[in-house]
Amino acid sequence: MPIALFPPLVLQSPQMEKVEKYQPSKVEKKWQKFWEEKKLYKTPDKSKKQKLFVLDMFPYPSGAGLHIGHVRIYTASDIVARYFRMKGYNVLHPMGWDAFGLPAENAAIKNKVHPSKLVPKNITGCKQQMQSLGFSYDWEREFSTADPSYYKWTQWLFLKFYKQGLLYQKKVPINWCEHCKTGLANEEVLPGGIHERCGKPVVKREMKQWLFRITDYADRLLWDLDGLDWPQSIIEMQRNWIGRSEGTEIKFKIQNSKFKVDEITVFTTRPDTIFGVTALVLAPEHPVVASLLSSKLKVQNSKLSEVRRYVEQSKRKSELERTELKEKTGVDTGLFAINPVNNEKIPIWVADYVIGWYGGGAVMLVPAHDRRDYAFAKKYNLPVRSVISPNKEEERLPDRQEQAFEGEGTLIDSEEFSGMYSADARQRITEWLEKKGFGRRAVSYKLRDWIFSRQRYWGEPIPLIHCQKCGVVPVPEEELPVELPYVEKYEPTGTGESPLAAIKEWVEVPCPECGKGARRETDTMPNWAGSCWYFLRFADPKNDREPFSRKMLKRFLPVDWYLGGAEHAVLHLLYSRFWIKALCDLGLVKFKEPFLRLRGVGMVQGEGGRKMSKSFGNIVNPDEVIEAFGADTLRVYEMFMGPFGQAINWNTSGVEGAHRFLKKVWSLSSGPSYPSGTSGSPDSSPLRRQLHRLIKKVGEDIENIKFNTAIAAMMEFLNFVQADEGGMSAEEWGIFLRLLAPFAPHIAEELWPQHPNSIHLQPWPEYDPRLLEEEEVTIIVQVDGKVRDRIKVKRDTARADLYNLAVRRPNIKRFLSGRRVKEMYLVPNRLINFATESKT
RNA sequence: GGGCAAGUGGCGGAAUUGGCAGACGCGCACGACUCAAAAUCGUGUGGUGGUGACACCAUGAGAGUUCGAUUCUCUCCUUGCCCACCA
Repeated sequence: MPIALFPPLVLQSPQMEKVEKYQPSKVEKKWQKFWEEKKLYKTPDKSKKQKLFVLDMFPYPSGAGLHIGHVRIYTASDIVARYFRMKGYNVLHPMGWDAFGLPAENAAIKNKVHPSKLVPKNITGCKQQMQSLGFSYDWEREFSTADPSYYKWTQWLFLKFYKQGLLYQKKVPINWCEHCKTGLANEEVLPGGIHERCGKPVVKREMKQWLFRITDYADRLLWDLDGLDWPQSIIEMQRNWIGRSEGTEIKFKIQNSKFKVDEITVFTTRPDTIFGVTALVLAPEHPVVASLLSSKLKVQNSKLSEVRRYVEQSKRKSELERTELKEKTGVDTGLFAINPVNNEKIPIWVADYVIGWYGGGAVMLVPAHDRRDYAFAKKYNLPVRSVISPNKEEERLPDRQEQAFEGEGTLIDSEEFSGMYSADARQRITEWLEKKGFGRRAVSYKLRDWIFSRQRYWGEPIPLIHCQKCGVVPVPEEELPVELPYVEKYEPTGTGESPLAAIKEWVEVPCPECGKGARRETDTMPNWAGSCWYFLRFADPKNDREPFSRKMLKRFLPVDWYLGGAEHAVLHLLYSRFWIKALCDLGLVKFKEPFLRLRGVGMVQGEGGRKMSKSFGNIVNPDEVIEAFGADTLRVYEMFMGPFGQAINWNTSGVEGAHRFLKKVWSLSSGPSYPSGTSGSPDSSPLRRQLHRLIKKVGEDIENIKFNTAIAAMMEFLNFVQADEGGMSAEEWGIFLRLLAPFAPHIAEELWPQHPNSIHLQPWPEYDPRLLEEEEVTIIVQVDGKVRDRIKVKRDTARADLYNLAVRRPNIKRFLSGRRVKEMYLVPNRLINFATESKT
């Protein structure tokens, strides 16, 4: 540890020194240049210090520049990075650009500028803004996901996953955005069937797509959430999205089946209600429905045309229409199934309230114990059979049941299982089914495989080749990257193929295996691909032999602090976790979770709590705030306005308040209260004690992401200094400046007296635990829990002395008169409380 | 319907192994400086009563535990976010 020396300063008398006004614009530019020239924030690859990886969710380089909300995140992480750097850590704090994907491409189309020209321009703009805010990034590690030297490795990793069998191509009904003319992942569709990027409706379209087997990792993605220091809400969202539920799969034989498939498997969490089944209901997408309709066998069934009409109708419905309809509809197929527990013949229906992809796309209808089934049964006059009694005894519900009973209870009319309680019956019935070969314990997930193909131009080309003879052949490693070719017409086609498909000379290549004519895969990857592993690349950004070396990963990964918006709760944060787990299985990384500690930022809304948007005209531009008040003010303001995780409303007079604070700091550096006490205050002066408490408070608050109270404490300290007669010594002033440095790096640097040694390379001040408490304390005196007086005493005054002091105080006497003190409670150095028994 | 988070002055917010409710900031009022304004500095600022010392009320509502509850427990209300015909 370098020793911070505080040589006696050569002081100018206040009269001689012309007090210069605080001019952030002058001060800030000067130091930004200085930091850049000195490469102050460069992270050495090799260091004896302990590593700490502090990362922001990297932004898409927008033409509009940084939003004031970005500034909030980046300031927070910058404070953390600067603090730990001063604490002696080798901090990795990089920045890069999530440049591929829809937002960039849509902006390019709108502005009629090719994305390959627009993106670099926007990056320059955003980077300039970041630099004008004084963020301490190591810019030598910067890259964009659209750099061929980066996406070469994204493709390389894709091929690793492909060879591992984690990717497959399948014709599936997918979410198709008609506005963006591309397929989407389920995670990209908002409630109500809206595309999360453009806000336009999504329709179903059957297409051949590449899918990632993320569902193979469902359990691990779920269980490993337990070990993470993440906001509870985000953990819950991921749990919810994975949607694991345990239940039983039950096979129902189809009576006299003439199809290949002769049974229907349903998934249920309530096998205890199986004696209440009065029908099976299939989703319109269910294979048995398809078999029935395409069957050339003469099915003696007059209802066939009705089924066909119904299935076609529901195909035409959008996701929205299908989920929003209150009224359930369905149609009887005329087929029958056999309930394995009692051999009862039950009708098979088709209804689109049953979801095709979940739990096998078939449910057993138990109208008495499921409200949806109940509604359906009532509408189509299917029988309602009650088999669970809410009471302990086997008591029948009233015959004319008004609604489904969905709770647990005692089984009735369930043959040998009657009298059992639901939980017990579930187990016994499942065991019985298993023994007879009709079922088994099963787990069902809401999570579906990740659709990875996009029919858009601006993304990583999928490095695969389709050969008539050899099938799908990976592009050989030495031919990577498969560069995205330049085309004039990059707009989405809407044909279901990306614009790349039109570039004949690019698409047609010899097969790497047989050499005959073959075609490149023309779909591109989603923008999530690049962001799934960018944090690994920061450890080793210039490596041209591999995506990252094991050595460098070991030095910097995993990410210790990850800061960003909660809008990525199930997108980026789930996908990245999946990639890391898959890479771990491939032996490429040695850890199972990428982000150990995550903190989500709250939104910055417009004045009055309205969302900032162009249409309200209430967007705050960071550049304008910096121009008017300086970057330090903007930083302090955004950190001071409220807890980091909570939404805040922009407030211009609040910005002025933050500015006033910095002006006060500025004036103190030359004002009368400094440096009159150059000889140093006595070790135990009140100011010194106050300062040591501040050191503790600010450090702890930064580590707990409580920047608002850290700043409040600094303001409080300045108020104390102003009221204090002694003034600060040069040493004390130096300590204060170092506490301020992570928050307002420019002004702290400017006022720091020991240049050219930057304040940001100084050690973080340490506090003396002995100075944390005052020698004199104020004791609260309570009677029956109500404050009646305060007495000032020396620390650790004995109980008896306190008692004697307290009972002599007039107000206490008053409240104790006529009452008997039952007990006296003492909290050392804080309070005493007399509990009385009043005479009644 | 399910899950999560929250509810404190005029406003943003502070206070947690249960111990001074309202730190800090904004706003407002008054004062100083000024011809004046801005800036700056000082004083005050939850409500009610009182000249005052003080007292009573007050952390969404109601109950409970406790010497003592913004903090713990229960019931209810409200708001925000996420998920939702998930069998």
